[in-house]
Amino acid sequence: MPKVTAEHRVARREQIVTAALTCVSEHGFHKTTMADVIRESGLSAGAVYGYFRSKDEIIAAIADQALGTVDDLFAEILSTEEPLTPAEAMRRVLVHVVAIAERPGGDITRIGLQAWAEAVHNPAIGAIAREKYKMLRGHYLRVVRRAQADGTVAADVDPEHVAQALFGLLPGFILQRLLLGDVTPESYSAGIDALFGSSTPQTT
Amino acid sequence: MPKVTAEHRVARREQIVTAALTCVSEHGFHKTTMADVIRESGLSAGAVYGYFRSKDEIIAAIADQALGTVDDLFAEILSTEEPLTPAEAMRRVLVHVVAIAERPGGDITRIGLQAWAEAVHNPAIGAIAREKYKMLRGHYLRVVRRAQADGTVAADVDPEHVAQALFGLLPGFILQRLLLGDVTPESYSAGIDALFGSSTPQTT
Amino acid sequence: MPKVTAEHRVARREQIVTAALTCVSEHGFHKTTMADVIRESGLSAGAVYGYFRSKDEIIAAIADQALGTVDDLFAEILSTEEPLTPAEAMRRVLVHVVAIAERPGGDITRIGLQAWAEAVHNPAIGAIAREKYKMLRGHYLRVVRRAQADGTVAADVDPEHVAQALFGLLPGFILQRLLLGDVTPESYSAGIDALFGSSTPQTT
Amino acid sequence: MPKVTAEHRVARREQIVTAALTCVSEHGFHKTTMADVIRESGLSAGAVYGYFRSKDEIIAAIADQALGTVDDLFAEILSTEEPLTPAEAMRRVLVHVVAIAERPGGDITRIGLQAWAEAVHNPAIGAIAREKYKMLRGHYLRVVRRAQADGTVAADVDPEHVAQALFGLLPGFILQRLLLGDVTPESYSAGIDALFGSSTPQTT
DNA sequence: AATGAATGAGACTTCATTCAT
DNA sequence: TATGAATGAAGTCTCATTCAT
Repeated sequence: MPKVTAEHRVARREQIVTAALTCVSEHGFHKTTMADVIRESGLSAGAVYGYFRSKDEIIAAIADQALGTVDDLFAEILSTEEPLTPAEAMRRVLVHVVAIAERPGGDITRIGLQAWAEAVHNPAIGAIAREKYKMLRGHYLRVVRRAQADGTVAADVDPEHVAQALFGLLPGFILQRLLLGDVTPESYSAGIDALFGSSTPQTT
Repeated sequence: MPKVTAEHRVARREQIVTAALTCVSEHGFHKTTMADVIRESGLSAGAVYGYFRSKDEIIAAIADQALGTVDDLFAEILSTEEPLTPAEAMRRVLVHVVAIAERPGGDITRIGLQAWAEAVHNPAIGAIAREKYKMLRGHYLRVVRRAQADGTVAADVDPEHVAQALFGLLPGFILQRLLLGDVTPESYSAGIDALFGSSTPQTT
Repeated sequence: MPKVTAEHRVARREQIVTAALTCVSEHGFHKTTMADVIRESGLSAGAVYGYFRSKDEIIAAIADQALGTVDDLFAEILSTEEPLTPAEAMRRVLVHVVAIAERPGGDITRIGLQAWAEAVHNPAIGAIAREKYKMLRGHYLRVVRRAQADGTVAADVDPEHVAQALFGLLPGFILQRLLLGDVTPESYSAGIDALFGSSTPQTT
Repeated sequence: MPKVTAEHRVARREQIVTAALTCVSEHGFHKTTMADVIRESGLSAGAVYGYFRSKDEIIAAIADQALGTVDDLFAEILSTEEPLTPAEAMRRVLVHVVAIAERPGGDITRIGLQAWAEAVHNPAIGAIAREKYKMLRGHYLRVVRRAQADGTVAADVDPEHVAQALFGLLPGFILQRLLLGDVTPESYSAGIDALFGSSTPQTT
């Protein structure tokens, strides 16, 4: 019965992570207690500890899942064959990020905020965040390269640097949306469009 | 002797906030214990609680001071008389933010990350963050308005939206710098310059 | 297994209350620390807090139990069918109160003293004390009514007032016993008998 | 300057005791902090500690003063030349106790309750309470002796025992007044009168 | 594997008291 | 003597984790 058990384990872990995600999205990593997760998951303390060695391990799993979800999203949006301008790529990402954030079961962008704060002090989360963020930015890198290929973006600039800046627009959107609540994909995209058309002295 | 006392109070509060800032920058809000702050401040438990009613009040003071420092910085850089292109404004901010972050006594941008995560769950921090972030973005708004006045940025776009996007570049820089460590004001600015010159379909 | 669990909870609560009663009887509400109760109960801090939310809740439980014990005693003594003169009722109560007070595990009358002092400032204890004392006095009220019926006590006096005075003899007994140590049920009863036979100008 | 200083000391001590009395009457011995007393007295911490070595010493002074006030009252009421029946003596005491209790600056009977509870555990308060209560009861003893002399009370009963019972009516009055709030000197006296005229089998 | 009562280290906070000025 | 900031021991309570059943 190894296979059944393996599937069972995966299902149980998912059940726990989902419960934890809900709790953490609402109260943050540190005000979420194991008792909260245990209650929300509908399991017993012993059961939860049968699938995760510690609270830190659950936190790592949440961060991994949350950032993984965003990675899947990016892969779907940005790996399309059609050429995307950087601005259009950003716009699509924003629309989908908001859509995912508004799904019931916990705002994934709030988990992101928690992960950022935790990553700086907690090596395990730091490693996960580093890995995932490199992947996320990698998707933008491909967009940038394509844009440089078709002349939308100056070709003599390190594409890594352009990807840094382009990807760098996302945390600011998430933050302003959660904190100030006055940004929308449309407003932010309009601002981006205006900026991207501004006649900036370019590196030649 | 009221004057001495008032000054004394302010000095002691600063002493405590400075100590707390160091601790929090290193370990985060929640892994920083009052014992840490007390030890670092060189005072006794009772003394600290004579100046702050609770740990939460100290956290609020840290957030306020950290974001206030950034506000001062923005005021100095962005309120200049000379016209600044958005890209140039951003570049100057990045340079100074890094300079401040590297000052001994705790990286202020790490406090920022903590504050973002806390603001979502802690109403007191949320209020402070909202207030300060509106001010910060307001500085960019003035830059944008000036840029629209001299034609650097399209005039038919809501300047608030442009400010959202421009200001929105900062969190992404801070995050990538702390998490990935591979962005510098120079690299990020190069990327911004490339993007801002890209021919994006503009709202007409 | 709900039945076992429910019984278990009750048993544990009793275990804690019993331990607390011992401590409080010896040191009073305020000099009894949770550490004392925890040690005396033989449980851990966490276990105790699993059954009572706070020290105040334990104090309330003690007061409730102590005054409840006295109520049971009164019910047994005073609700007899045989007609009791007020003096005889008092005598029996005194004898049994002393008997209970001298049982090992803590003098219940000392808990009473604590409860009196606490009831005035602590609303929770105040509510308990009020409720229980009304019940206790109610038992005397029945004695008085019967005495008025058979002519032992003047019938034209408000029985509530007579119950106030009769019941009012008890705190003075308890207090003198604990404080001065020179009263016994016998001495006090002898005094009562002498007073009750004194020719007082009666309401006619 | 010894005399001025001595008077000064006494005045200051009274000032502190008065402040403490107000606090304790409202919040009890243990919830009254030295900070409360210091604030209420209008002095500084150092000053208060210049007149009292410790909080316990202040508590002792309060208890002493409160019970002393009652003693003065008893002396005035009960040491009159005119013969008083026990019931009449009690009635006069109740009236005056309530009058004193209702004076502004703290209900002295609430201090009494605190003192009873404290006396059992705190040797210093115990000693004061014992001394004062013996004096208080002594006043009743004189009333009883006079009543026995003129035949109002049976002469063959130990007057100490009668004094125990008679004095024993007072705590019950105070307690019911503070706790239940439904007793008055009139209601209680009416009850006493009814009881004292009841035909109790007397020791012959 | 599951349960959930129990554990106990450690967090935050208070407050009686002291002492440099 | 007076001040009041400072002290630090001690108190209440939480919560991640374990283990007997």
